Amino acid sequence: MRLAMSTPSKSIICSREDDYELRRGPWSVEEDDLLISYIANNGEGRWNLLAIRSGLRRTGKSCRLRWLNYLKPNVKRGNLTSEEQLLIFELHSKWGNRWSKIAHQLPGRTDNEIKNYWRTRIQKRAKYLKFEAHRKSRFVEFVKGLQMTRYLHKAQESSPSAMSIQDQAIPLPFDGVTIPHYSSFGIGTTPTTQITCQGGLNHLNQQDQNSESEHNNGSCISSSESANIPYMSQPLGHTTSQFQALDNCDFGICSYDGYSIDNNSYDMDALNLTTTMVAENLELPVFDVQISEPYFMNMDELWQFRNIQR
DNA sequence: AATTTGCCCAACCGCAGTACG
DNA sequence: TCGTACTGCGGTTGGGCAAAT
Repeated sequence: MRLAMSTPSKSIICSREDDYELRRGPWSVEEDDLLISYIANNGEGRWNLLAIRSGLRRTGKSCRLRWLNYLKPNVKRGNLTSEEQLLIFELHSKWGNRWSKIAHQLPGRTDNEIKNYWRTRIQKRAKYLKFEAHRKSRFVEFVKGLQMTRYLHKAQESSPSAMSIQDQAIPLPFDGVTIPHYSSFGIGTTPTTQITCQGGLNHLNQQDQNSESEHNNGSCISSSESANIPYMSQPLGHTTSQFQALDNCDFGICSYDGYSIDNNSYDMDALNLTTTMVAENLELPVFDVQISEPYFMNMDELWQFRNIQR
């Protein structure tokens, strides 16, 4: 039997009690043809019934998956366009791992394809981005500091009653680091809050307690993902034009990228990647946007932080 | 040239929600 | 109302393949 995909030569046959052998593994061309012709004559749906009546020795589930992800006429094959990639990125920052929901915004693309794309390209890219500490640019530091500031600010806003956070400690893997906290997300503002890491603990010295509280948008960090957050080593007061360029760029993801609106997902991979993409858009050297792992706070720690805020 | 490593992606699995008798 | 079947979703696995060693 010819195989439809590039070729795992073996397929698994599962025997059932009634002597009905259920096939698993890669689909053959014959099976594809059978499924296509059956659906052409009878339509989609009732997958279990379809599996039985079509003569395919597959589960209904398997038939459905094969049809939706591969055989359906409008399924697009091939690489994702840059527009699609950006859209995926943006939607993921909004919705998190809602692959099906995201896929609905990309005609012809399947949730499986998008999921695979995200896992292989985006996560790995974000994970392995590295920062050359001696070559970092002010721009990148600014962007990353801004992201951190936004995150902390949002966390603060999301839990106004818990804003005695100066009493709460967040373990960080590095000591003696001070992160300026800007009182607004505007341009060129001066730091009003500092997050100082001492003795492995991160204390928020809250000076600006007057910010208005907003409803909790559900910031959260997926504890299962391996993204990290960078620190900002110094105040960056002369980055106005760069930031304007950042906000004026065409990526909707720039201004509040990575911050989940509705599904409890703050995606730090997205944060890192966004920075990369922005820098690329501005034609900055790639090495300038790479991140140093030793300065990372991992996702478990961020998760802990998020829970503290709640 | 042979072996190892890592990437990519189709397919599978488990679970939750929904429909239906 | 309950139980069962069906459907859809997100996570995971495993094999092919190309690049690296």
